[in-house]
Amino acid sequence: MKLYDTMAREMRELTAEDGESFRFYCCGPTVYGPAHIGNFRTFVLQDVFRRVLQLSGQKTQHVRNITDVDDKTIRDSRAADKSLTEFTEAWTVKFRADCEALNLLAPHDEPSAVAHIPQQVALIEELMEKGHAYQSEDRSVYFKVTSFESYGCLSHLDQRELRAGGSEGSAAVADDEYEKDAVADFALWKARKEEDGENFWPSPWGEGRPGWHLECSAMCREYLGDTFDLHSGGVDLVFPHHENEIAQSEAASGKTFARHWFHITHLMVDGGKMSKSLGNMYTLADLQERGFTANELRYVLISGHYRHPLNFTLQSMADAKKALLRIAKAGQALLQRAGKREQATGEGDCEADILQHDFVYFKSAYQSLLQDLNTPEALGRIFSELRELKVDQLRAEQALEAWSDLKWILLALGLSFPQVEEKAGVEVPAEISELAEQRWQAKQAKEWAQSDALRDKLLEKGWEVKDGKDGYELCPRN
RNA sequence: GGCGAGGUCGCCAAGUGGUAAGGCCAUGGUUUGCAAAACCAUUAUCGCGGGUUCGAUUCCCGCCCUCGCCUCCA
Repeated sequence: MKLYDTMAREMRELTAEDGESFRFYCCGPTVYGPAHIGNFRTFVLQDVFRRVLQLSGQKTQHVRNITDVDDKTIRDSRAADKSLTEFTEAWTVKFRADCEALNLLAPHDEPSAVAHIPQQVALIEELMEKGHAYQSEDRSVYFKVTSFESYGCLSHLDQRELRAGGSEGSAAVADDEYEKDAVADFALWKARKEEDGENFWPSPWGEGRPGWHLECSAMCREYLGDTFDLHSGGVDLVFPHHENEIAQSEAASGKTFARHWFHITHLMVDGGKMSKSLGNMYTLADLQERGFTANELRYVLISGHYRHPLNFTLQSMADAKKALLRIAKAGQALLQRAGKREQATGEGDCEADILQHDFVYFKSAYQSLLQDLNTPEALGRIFSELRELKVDQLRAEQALEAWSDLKWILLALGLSFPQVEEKAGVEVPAEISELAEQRWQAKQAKEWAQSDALRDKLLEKGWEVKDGKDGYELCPRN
């Protein structure tokens, strides 16, 4: 599998360093509220990435952390008058539920930052010993950026630019300046402050809490060792988060940190940045309230290439619903041709251990995925191939194989078949179903005028009748 | 100012040095008593101006516009 590497700025063939398992780390959510669909773009792409690797025969070890101690979790837990643990656990549970709904494979390890304070303290001690860290007057411990020569190599910023800070010359920068030796230096350990409440831990430098960047470095090391195969996150993490992780980890270990960097570009909403103040920040629950499914969201999130901005709109959710339904119907047609009666259910595969598969049908779609995870091209090729298949000319065993491969390629994308009969949840009033039944009888008797009159009547009452081969269905109009 | 991404059919979105996938919508058709569904078909010369080339949407230069990051946001 080939994937673009942020550090090298080129496509690289992925390999497992140990020849056995492809070990990778994804920066997980900060659990202080519901994750939004932008967060999930990243997690969904990481999930497709893992699926494709596994289908290609590569074992994986997937680690994704939970950030449960930082400014926001502390601030909001105190505002909610809850303990940090109580607060973050509730949001972690919610996050996992969303992940499951979105059919994300559970990571092999999902470490929490709070549970790894000793490892973080140990890492700081090592950095102190090696002269990469210092404690300032405010009792916090900082990483000395000038002590790490290749600082900036991931984001391709040089140190001169880093010193300059933003063009706006923000107040925050000026504020911190006297505490740190250099503006670019970042906190490894934050000294206890009044507003931290009960949330502090002991350390050789006094009570306090770990810096955000440090959490990931320590957990990477704990679960994957000094060097591992790939590190991933949203583009906004390139700088400073990942840059700082590299500095901390490599300064401590003297070894290469991550061998490959995989960053997912941001999701846009209605052409602009998603933000709470604009009211365009959606969560999975928001979309479900509007009648969309997690599966449909997943489709939308993979409908653009991960390195391009993807413009999310509610219209694209509606488009996805239709597109998925078409795939489902095509699947049913294949199944029917194969003479099978298996249901095309919406069963997820969260627990499934994906194994290697050789494609006969939908191979080109699979190849799109092997080539820099081109999910939109893969989707396009699935539709093209479905059209070219000419189902009614297939032999039963061909149809069965095509059906099976269709399931496999959807498994790679993590999509499930939507329920073809999705009206199940709609309550039909007795009056309506009675009218509909009368109409059906009239139609069976070929009393067209009567039948059509009844259909119009139903339409007036807001119900549309759609006839099938040997039955009809009712759906509410809008 | 620095770094980066992008401007492709009404909307969403791939791709390529040789005249542009796919989804949604629309239109026409097959089928159906009529609808629906299904199936088939049709719809773009790729932001603007130069350059390189036999040939560029795809490479180079300039310009315009959008968006992201630049100290803790996936």
